[in-house]
Order: sequence, then structure tokens, then C-alpha cells
Amino acid sequence: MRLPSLKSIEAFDAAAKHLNFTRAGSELHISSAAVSQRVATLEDSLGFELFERHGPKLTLTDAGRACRPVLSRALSQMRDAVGSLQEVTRNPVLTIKASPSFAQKWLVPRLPRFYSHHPEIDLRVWSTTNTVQLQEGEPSLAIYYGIETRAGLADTLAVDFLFEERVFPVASPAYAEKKRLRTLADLRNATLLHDDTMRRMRVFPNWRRWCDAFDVRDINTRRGPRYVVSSIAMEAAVDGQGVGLGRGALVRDDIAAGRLSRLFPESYPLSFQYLFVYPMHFPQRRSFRLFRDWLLREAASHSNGHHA
DNA sequence: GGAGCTCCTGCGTTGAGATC
DNA sequence: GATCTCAACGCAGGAGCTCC
Repeated sequence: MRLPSLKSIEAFDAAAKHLNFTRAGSELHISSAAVSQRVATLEDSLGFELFERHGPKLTLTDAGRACRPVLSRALSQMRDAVGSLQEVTRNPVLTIKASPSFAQKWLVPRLPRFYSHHPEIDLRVWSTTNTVQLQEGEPSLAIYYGIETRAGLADTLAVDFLFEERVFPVASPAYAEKKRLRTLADLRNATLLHDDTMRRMRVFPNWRRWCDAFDVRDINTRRGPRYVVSSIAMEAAVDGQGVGLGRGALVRDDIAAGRLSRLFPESYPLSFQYLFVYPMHFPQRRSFRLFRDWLLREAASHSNGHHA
């Protein structure tokens, strides 16, 4: 039996993902005509049609739908296998996506512990203020917030739960002392620092929701400076500019170092979890297994400390 | 055995035409 | 107008052959 060319399978995978030869061509850096020809070659070789063509509109045939997960998984396995082979002769590289705040305040400060055990592995940390999403077939890892463990994720991606999250007011010790912040009602005397992430992602409580939850009245929760990124809001709090709503993962190190104080025992549980997302077949790579084991240990340690 | 040539195959692009 | 298909063409690489 003669196997179809790898290029034709790659073209089918991209075309099936976009249901559009032009966008598939852009992804593969070839022309749409080349995609069309590669797919036609694959159809010839298989002996059946994978797409129904309605003029410029493409849909998968039943056979195409049946083939897609099988071929997509096979491609992904081959990419991982090639990655594993390359690790034999080169320093392995892992790319991880995370929000800027999480990367800055949680992930990066912990990386020296990983490098101390695995200096041969190079990590690339990639951040965006947009929602961190991992595309199907992408050779990278992601830490993101999810309300449900698998919601919206492709079948080719796997997920590990890292930890849950709570928010609570934080300020620099000097600011807390200066404003005499001892009870929730004392927040009336404070400048409230607003994290716009809370506005962009409805799962985050803002100051109004936080005050409603703990029945804190007579506070203008709209006033105060606003910050696009959570970590900047926390830096403003460290700098003594006001009280911020701190997420546990982002303020824990600052609290431990005495740069921030947790003002009150009241905390608000978030409806999302931190999740680690990766391609289903990544565990074949040694570098990935080492990183994942390390990350899960750090997350467990964070959870234990968090609830202690 | 190696260099050089020819032919074949695979794969890409461009551009025209068809379809919605 | 956007998109797909088809035909024509070019390029690169492999196979086979000949010659030295």
C-alpha cells in the first residue's frame, strides 16, 4: 500500500480546520491553488472525496469528517516525534503562553527553581493582554483561566487543573497604617485601585461586586485609578498608591516579602480555575514531562500555602 | 567510482474562468 | 467580490544511463 504524501495530509488538515483553501494556504505559506491540488491529490489517492464543493463554499463530506481526527492526530504525533528526535541533538525548547500578570507575578519568579534542575531546557514565555488561547495543532503550552475544565477546547488538547483562586484587598503596610485600614468600613478612607482585567473578564469581581458581597456600604466604587494589567495595579498598591483587589496567585510573593499586606480575612472565590493546556501528544517529550511535573508540584505547593 | 547528461515526477506559482 | 478549479509553465530532485 502506498501512503499519501505528508504534504497532502497537512493541506487537508489545514483546509478542514478553516473550511477555506485560501486561509489554509496562508497558514501553510502556499497558494490556495496549491492547497486545492494537494487536497485533490489526497482524494485521488484515497479514492473518495473529503470535501463537498458548493462553488466557493467548502464543507466536509462524511468521509472527510471521519478522516479528520485520525489524520490530525497522526500529524500531531509526527510533529511531536520529530520534536523528540531533535531534542537528542539540540537543547529542547518549550514555549508557554500566559497572561502578562500571571507570567510576571507567579510563573517567572518560580522558573529559577526549574532551571536549577534542568538548565538544558530553554523556556520561551509568551504573553498577551488578550485572552490566552491555545490553537489546535500549535506547538506550545498555555496557562489560562477556565470556568469549566474542557470548555471550548479542541479534542487534541489536554488539560491539567492547577489551582483555584480568591481575591481580597491588599495594600502596602505603610499605606494600611497611614489610612488606619482595620475594618471593611475603613475602605471609605482609601483610594481604590481598579484592575481593568476585571471589566474585560466578567468572571472577575470588581470593587462594586466585592463590596456588595460583604455588605460594605457608602463607598464610591467607581472612583480611583484604573490599570489595564493586573500586575500594574498590584505594583501601584506596592507603591502605596491605594488598595487593590489582589488575586492570590499574583500577590502571594509580595505578601510573603512584606511589600503588601492582606488587609482583611474576607476573600471572594473566583468562578474560574487556573488550567495548564497542552497538545494531547506532548507527553512523549522528555522536556515537556519534566516541565509539567515541576509545574504541578509548584501548583500543589501554591494551593497548600494558599489554604494554610 | 564519479561526473555529466537526460528524462520523469512532484510540487509550486500564475492567470483565466466559473460559481456563488 | 471572494473563492475554487484548471491549465500552463517553471523549478528541484531523483533515477537511469553513458562516458572517462
